Amino acid sequence: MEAEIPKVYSPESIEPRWARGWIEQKLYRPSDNVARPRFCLVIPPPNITGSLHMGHMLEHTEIDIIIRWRRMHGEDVLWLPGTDHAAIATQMIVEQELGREALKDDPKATKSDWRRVGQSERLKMGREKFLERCWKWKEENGGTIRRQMERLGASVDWTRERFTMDPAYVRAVVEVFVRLYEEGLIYRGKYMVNWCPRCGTAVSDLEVIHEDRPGHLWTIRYPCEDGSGYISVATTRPETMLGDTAVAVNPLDERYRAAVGRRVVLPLLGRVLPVIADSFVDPKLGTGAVKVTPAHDPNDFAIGERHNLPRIEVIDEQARMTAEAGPYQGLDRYKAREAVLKDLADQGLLEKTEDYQLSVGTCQRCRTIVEPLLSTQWFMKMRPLSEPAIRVVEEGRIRILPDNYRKVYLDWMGRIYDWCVSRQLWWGHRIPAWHCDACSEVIVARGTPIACPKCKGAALRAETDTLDTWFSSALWPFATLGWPEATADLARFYPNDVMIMGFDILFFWGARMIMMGLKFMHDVPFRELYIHALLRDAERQKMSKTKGNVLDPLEVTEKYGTDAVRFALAISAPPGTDIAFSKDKVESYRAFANKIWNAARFILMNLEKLPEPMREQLASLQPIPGLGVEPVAAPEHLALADRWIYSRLYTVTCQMDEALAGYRFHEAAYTIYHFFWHEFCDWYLEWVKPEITRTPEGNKVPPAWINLTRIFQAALRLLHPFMPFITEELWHRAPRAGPEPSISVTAFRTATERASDPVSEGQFNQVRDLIVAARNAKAEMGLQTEKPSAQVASDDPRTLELFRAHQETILRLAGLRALNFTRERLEAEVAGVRQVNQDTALRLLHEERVDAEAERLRLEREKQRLEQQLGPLEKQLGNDAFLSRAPEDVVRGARQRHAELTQQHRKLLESIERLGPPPA
RNA sequence: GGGCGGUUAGCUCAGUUGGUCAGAGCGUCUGCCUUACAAGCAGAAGGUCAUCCGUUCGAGCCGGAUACCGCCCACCA
Repeated sequence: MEAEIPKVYSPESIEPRWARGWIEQKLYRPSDNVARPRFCLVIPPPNITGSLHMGHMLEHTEIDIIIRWRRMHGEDVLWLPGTDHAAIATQMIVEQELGREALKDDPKATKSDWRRVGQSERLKMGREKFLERCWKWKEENGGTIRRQMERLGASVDWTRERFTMDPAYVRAVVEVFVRLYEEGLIYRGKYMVNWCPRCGTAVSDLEVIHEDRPGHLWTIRYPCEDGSGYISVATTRPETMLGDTAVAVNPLDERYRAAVGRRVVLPLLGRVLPVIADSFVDPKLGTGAVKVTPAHDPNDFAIGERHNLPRIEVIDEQARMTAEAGPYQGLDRYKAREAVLKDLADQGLLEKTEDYQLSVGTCQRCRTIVEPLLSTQWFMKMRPLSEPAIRVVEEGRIRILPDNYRKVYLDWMGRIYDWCVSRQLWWGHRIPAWHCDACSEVIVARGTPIACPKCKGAALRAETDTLDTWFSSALWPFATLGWPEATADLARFYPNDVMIMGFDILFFWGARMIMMGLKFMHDVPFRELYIHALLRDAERQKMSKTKGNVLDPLEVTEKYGTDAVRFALAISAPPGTDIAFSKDKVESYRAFANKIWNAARFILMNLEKLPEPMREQLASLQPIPGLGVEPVAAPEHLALADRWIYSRLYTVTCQMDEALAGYRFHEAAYTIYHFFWHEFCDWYLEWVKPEITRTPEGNKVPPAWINLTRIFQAALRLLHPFMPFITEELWHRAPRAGPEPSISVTAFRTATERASDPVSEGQFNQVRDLIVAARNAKAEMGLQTEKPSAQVASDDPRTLELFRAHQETILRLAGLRALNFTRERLEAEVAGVRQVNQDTALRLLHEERVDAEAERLRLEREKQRLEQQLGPLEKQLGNDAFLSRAPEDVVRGARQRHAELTQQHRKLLESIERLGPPPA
């Protein structure tokens, strides 16, 4: 127990201290006891390119809740942290920095200037130097991420922190690459890829973002070779016509039947092109005839393969026209477009120009329009890998939650294409391949080869391409645990139990981890995959820097405290829907933290007043480690409020366990919120207040104190996964005897030895209803500042007995002077009678203050409400079909409810009558 | 073009197997500085659960259609 508890709840003085303490104590390292059940989750590694945003904070909060909850269930938990080198993103940022340095004297330089100049700076400084800069950048920024995670209270094992370019990790990447290559699952070749001219690299299909943009559809005439007319083709990209090697029509299209097999002349360049028939062509679109550019369109590439068409590359990697483009050589692709159109128009071959909405592929990183072109790249065959990955999800060996994402996953996996894994970037995993200068042999090997195995030549050039970031991330669940070595961690923690990630990386990462895990570990990487909601701002807009609607986690955390932010995130996160998030929400959960603080203050302040021996005794009575709270007494020896709160605690614990098992964070958070505030504080604490504030006589600890401290401890534990800091702080201040160094390693389930106690709950509710009814009556009669007496009537002697037994509590909590009890029905009275429940009525003895009209209004309202409920009930009970078909208990329930309501209704009518006729 | 999600109180949203489910927080109104908490306490008002049709004894909850809003996928010249 520590010094007096501060009056004001100030998270900033609590949180950083515990954040450090937890790390120093290495609390979140799993033990070496392999016999203990384990639970493992590897972090979705944040990119080192940036500091963490609110989306990360949501993800980490959800993960940490699960992690802390499992740990408190006695499992040996590993949450493995780490970061991703984020090849393309990091390279861009570092280039941008280089550019900014180079342009530091130019105040007008924009970000895109920085990028452009930065790119040439990179080329100037060379690969080695540039990589040094990247590493330096990583050292600086990786630390930011770690500090932020610490501040969030993420209970990760920092001793196992990993980075996707750690030497050991690089070995794993090389091993995977080599094995896949040897099996023929990785191949190299010149195929159609998405090329980003700005980034100067190929990107995968997933990295292409389709955007709808207004554009044009141009119809161009290709004259027939024999001068007999022309064929019109439509295109949105006229500059690619320079690379046309055919015109295609649908074989069933009557209009063009005669044209197939004949030849047309490509305008501007005069190349002669065959007219071919291919069923890919949709007669309904455009003119029904298409120009075929096998080198610059994926469809045309496919057509070209089927018809053996030449591939003429007219656009280069800088998006400029090549020598093949003849007079247009050297022009930028869009300048070339203008020139082509102008020349076509001049020659009268431009038939039509229409406005057209088109969807263009842009680079995920820089939003430059990507150019499909032919390029020699490394590809991974997907089919052999995707099939098992589909099967494990279909068979339920991996559960994807919420369920609808399962279908999304299966749909996507069902039509997956080969993956272009090579990138023309410097920052990243270098592809372990060498090219023989002498014979052009490609050698893929784990280490640098000395000579070409084919021609024995020694002039070998290392491959300059690097791998897509996601290639290495795909290995994360096992490479972080030491693969390819057969480490103890790998044996113990693979497969991971769950993976929690955002939908945006389900295909990039989730699917690929499943494929790689199955391929190299012969088992799933994780048993459950929970897709968390996406965080949006208060207007449901995506949070983005450009929109300026981002909330900085550090800022919000500083202002309201991490616990409040965590709780706000958790309670706003039902599975499957996006979250509209705002500071207002955080504010109301800071109020909750404050409430917890004050409840603790109340308890601890009064505890101080107990004699020292009693406090020690109280501490030593505290929970048995691993077992939780031992029963203080048999239930029949407990007071009503204690029986009630123990019963509620039990139910709440079960509900939370159930909710968290289904990732229903909002439900679990709401459950404990309501329990702590509206049951524990509003009712239990108020109820036992006199016994807690009273100085005890004798030297035995009052039972009320034992129960209170236990319940409070239990509530803190249930709260801990959500609000780790405040609960840790209070747990250390409150009496406790366990050997645990932290609440985070105590047991979550402290109420298991009790059970739900419906009888006690029922009795408690009766008393509570009476108190509420009295408060209502007082408020409505304007007696809130006074202490009227009241009369309670009930048909049931046991009810009266119950009230009589708790008379003092009722008087105190309802603010009444005296109660008298009667078995008479309160019919003879004039007014102010209020029905508490079916067999209990209450009347304030304060008639002189009764406003007859206000009373009548209230009663009329009540009557209306009753009738609204009675109507449908009567209809239901008058329905033979309902009586015969509905389950018996439902019918019985309806009858009972009907009886109750009718009785209340009748009493109400009587009361209204007693008020006399309304004034004219 | 295909698929998915949303439409419930002034605002933001809960509501897992159809029968006390019409809820919470914030906001609003009333009364309280009751010595844990005014970041609080005690009360109150407010919704034909988007619209229409269907299944059922019974539907925010299941099925279909419509209207808006949003997202994802896509080789639509």
